[in-house]
Amino acid sequence: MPVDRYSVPVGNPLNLPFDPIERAHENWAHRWGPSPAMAAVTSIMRAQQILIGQLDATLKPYGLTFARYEALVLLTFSSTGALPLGKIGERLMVHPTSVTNTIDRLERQGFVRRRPNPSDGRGTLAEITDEGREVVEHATRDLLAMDFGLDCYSAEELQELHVALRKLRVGFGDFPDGAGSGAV
Amino acid sequence: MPVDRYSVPVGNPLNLPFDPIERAHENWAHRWGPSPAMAAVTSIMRAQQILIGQLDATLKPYGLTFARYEALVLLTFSSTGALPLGKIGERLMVHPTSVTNTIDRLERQGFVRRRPNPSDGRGTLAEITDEGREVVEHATRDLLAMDFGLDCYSAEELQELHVALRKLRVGFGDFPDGAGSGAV
DNA sequence: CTAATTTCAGAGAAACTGAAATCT
DNA sequence: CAGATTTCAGTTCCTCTGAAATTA
Repeated sequence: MPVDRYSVPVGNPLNLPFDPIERAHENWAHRWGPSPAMAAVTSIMRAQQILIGQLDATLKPYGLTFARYEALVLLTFSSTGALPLGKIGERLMVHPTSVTNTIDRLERQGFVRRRPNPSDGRGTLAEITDEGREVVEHATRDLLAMDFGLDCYSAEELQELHVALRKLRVGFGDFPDGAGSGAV
Repeated sequence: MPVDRYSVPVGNPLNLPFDPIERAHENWAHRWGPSPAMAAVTSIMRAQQILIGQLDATLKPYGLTFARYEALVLLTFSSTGALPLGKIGERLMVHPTSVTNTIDRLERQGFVRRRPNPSDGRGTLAEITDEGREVVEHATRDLLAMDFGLDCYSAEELQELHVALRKLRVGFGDFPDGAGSGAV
């Protein structure tokens, strides 16, 4: 009985008898020469695809996506439970219009409410509600239980991955090398 | 003169004085305890975001996205320059309706044409055109020149990344462990 | 005045669901 | 007939552009 890969091909395992990325790289090497970068970039793409699928599936019962979950978590980290939308976009590395969109949805869901920023008349604060705090706690428990989709790795391996990818972010210019997390 | 991060915040460097992922993880650890998985997953998300931005920007002059480029490359690997749409979806790990969409666009661009599958009346072949072959060559040169956005890594580091992420794909069930690229 | 903050309208890309047509 | 291949219509999500309103 063949697995129906096509009903959920991206969100579900491929179940191929061979590694499609390895195969692609062999063909690639045959034509343009070996390119570890090509192999690595394809691996990262697929890894992200797998992870976002797992995370969103875990969060679906709560009506959340990983992006919206991250926004809620960020708000719980704030001492007042509220942040200007611009700050949210900066921390979550998303476009201002995406923040507006994300907060729109969270507001409709009752997990967040908008308030004018008292210290800047131009701005708007997103403030997490009690319902928002509650859903974060539940969702977090579930995410921790599935280890964010990374349960096949040891803590050391995860740390190595994190360190390895930091180099990419520094190289791209996200933040200066050697920067701790402390703001200037 | 402050950098206008907000005009292109995702496709461009963040230019923060601190590492936002490190910061998020510190806050996280404070509340729920350290989670290397949470740090790693966020790193992978941002890495993918950076890379896809770089790749798509490189391919933009050719009217291609990385997804469409990958489809074209796959077709050049085929001895006849043609493949059934289903096979394309399988190899590129994308949804059948996404394949239809991708081939639609490539066809409109003149890089691909549809033909009925002679060996299966149900199916359709996507066949790369001469224009398609040409654009692949040019685009590939440009991608190799920018090292797929991974020029900050050595060949060994890229290999390590690739190997490290293969474990995730095997764990998810993309293909059996130890599988070479040879089809069964 | 310039610059920052947010929103809005509209576009593009990809993923998905569910259903249909066609053929094996 | 059941099953496979592809397409279509429609939804969601995220990203981005360009413009506008508001205020610092």
